[in-house]
Amino acid sequence: MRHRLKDVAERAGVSVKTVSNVVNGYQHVRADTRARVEEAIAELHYRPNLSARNLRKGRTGLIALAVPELDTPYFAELARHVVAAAAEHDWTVLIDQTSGGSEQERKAAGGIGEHMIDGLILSPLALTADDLANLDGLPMVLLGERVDRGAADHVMIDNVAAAREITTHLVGLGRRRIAAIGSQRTPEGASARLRLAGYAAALAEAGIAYDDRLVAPAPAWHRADGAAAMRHLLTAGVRPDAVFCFNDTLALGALRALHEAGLRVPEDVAVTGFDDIEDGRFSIPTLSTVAPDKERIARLAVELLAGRLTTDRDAPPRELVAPHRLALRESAPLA
Amino acid sequence: MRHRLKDVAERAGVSVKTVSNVVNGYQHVRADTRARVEEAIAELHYRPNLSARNLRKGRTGLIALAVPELDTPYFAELARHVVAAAAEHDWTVLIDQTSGGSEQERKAAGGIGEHMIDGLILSPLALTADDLANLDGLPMVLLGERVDRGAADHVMIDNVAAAREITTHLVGLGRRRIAAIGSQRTPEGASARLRLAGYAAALAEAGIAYDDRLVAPAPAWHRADGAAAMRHLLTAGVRPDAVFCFNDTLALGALRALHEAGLRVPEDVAVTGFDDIEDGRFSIPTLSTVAPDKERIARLAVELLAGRLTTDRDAPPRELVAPHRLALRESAPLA
DNA sequence: CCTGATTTCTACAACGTTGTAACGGGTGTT
DNA sequence: AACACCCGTTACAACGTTGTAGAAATCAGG
Repeated sequence: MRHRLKDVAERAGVSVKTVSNVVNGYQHVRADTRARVEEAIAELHYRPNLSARNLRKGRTGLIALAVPELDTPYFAELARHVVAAAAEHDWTVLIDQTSGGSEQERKAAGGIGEHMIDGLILSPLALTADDLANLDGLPMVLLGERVDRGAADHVMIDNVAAAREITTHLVGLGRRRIAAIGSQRTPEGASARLRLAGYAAALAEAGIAYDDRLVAPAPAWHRADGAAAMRHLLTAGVRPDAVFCFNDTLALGALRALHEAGLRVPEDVAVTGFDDIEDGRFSIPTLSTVAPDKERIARLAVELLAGRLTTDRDAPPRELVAPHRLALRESAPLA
Repeated sequence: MRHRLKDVAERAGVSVKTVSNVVNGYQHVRADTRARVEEAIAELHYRPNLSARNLRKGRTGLIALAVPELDTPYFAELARHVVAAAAEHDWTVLIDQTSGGSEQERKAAGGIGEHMIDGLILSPLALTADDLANLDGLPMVLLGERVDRGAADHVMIDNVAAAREITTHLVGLGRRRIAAIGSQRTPEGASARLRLAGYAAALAEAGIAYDDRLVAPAPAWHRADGAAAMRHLLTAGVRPDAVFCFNDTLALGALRALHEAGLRVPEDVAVTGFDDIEDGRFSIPTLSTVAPDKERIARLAVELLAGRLTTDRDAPPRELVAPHRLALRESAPLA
């Protein structure tokens, strides 16, 4: 029931290649031939076999987006933007979940089955520079923290600056015992280290001593981890008057823990997050956060990939910084 | 820098087909030949070209999951389960965003480029029975409301029963002015109609008159729509003492609007949702909701598809109902 | 050491598409 | 009228893989 170029060609009384030319919008086809072919295509419901086309052309029109978790709002929102940006280049996006495992990430980077995708946008957690070095060929754009200087194209935001800005905002609200939630000592914790550095820098600027006990680790950055870390801070007796959470889901968990402890936000404890996910615009209270320009991140990533796929296959890797801004809402309001 | 079977064959001093046999784990290969070939594969970093393999085999190992929105938590969570279930069948999942447009859905159903995917799991909003009838060939499983009796394999939950159960729960809490948020009169609103029917049935069972003014429509089922609908109900002066929202994001929006209006949940107004998304376990208050077994839904869908791809290509379409349960939390607690 | 069965391996063709080269017929230029 | 040129079309080969059929090597039993 599936038809091939050959079937269409026979029906239209032309050669296979002429049908191919019509399908591909090749210019030099006489109007009446084109019409006849198109009629035959419609009658047979012909659809090109992309596997064959890909084999012949050496490209698949497919790019992959590999993220640690699909059901993390930040990545879901990012994925939407990537899909939209890729569509403008006539690419279909294959979304892959790596679970942050280095094995999975290497597999994704290895090509999800070589030759199946033209390029990869990877948001790495566990991938090391060595892993990247072993990957010859597949054009790749990394999102988030730098794995290693100049290993591949890269799109990021200025994590240190952003963390510093929002911490400074908390300082501006008169808070002095500002906690941080989300620190990680594992190699995967590159974002955590940068955000912690920004936090520390802001404190130093304000002349506030850095207090280790106010910094709570979080194994993952989920709501449950945020809640647990917040509870830990509250029972440890360090009495924070503000909390900078390293992402929004941590912050939502922290809000929950504060609520359960009977503390008011922002009166007793101001809370800030990072990522500007949809949830934070409707939580109670709404969440002050760092808002990376996700749309821009996605667009830059796709365009870097596009560049690598066309002209500059061997150009030196580029690093682009996407803008961010502070979205100040109820949990740590403007003043 | 990319190598083919031929390169490996030359290096190992065997035929191309023997290398293919090794790659595919074919039995009758002598141990020492196998070793020699594997060595050559490793040295050349050989990776099979899947486009070629797919062309030859007629299958791609790729299935698509088409959902209306990626950044809707319900679909994101569902996607994760589908990816996991598909992995057990050695399938890679191509996730496609249809935006709920019938054009996009038809395109997805049409194959995302024919021959590129072996099958499709589609969560349709706008697709009609006619659309489906026009799709010859591509094995497909539908999620959610039935488009038309017996048009394709189908996995669903019992929406009417679930809506009735949670409404009855609200009745059991002594609520009598129970509002509903999320009704839709468009053709896309199949879920809305079923959930509304369950709501109405529960009211009838309890001897409560159905009051039109307590039923608020929502163009989409996002947080903003839930908040708007809730505000509308509050200003309309119908004074509900409970709200059944047709999904969780609507409910989170409603919680927000109630908070802004200074009403307490659940004391003044009890709130329930539908979907059991992660957010609802950490919101303030936590959300009582219908919890469909997403893991089961995903598994059933993948298995239906697997069946269709192997044995029963032309078996009559099957309909499977996945279980659900009530997850009762603070917004409408157990008693 | 021969015969026949079995294991191991190979040559060839095919999957459906598109790039290349080439062809015939028309058009315009000299 | 001869020529070059362009347009529309075609035949053929190739992309890298695997199924088929069968050849070559190995083994078992007498």
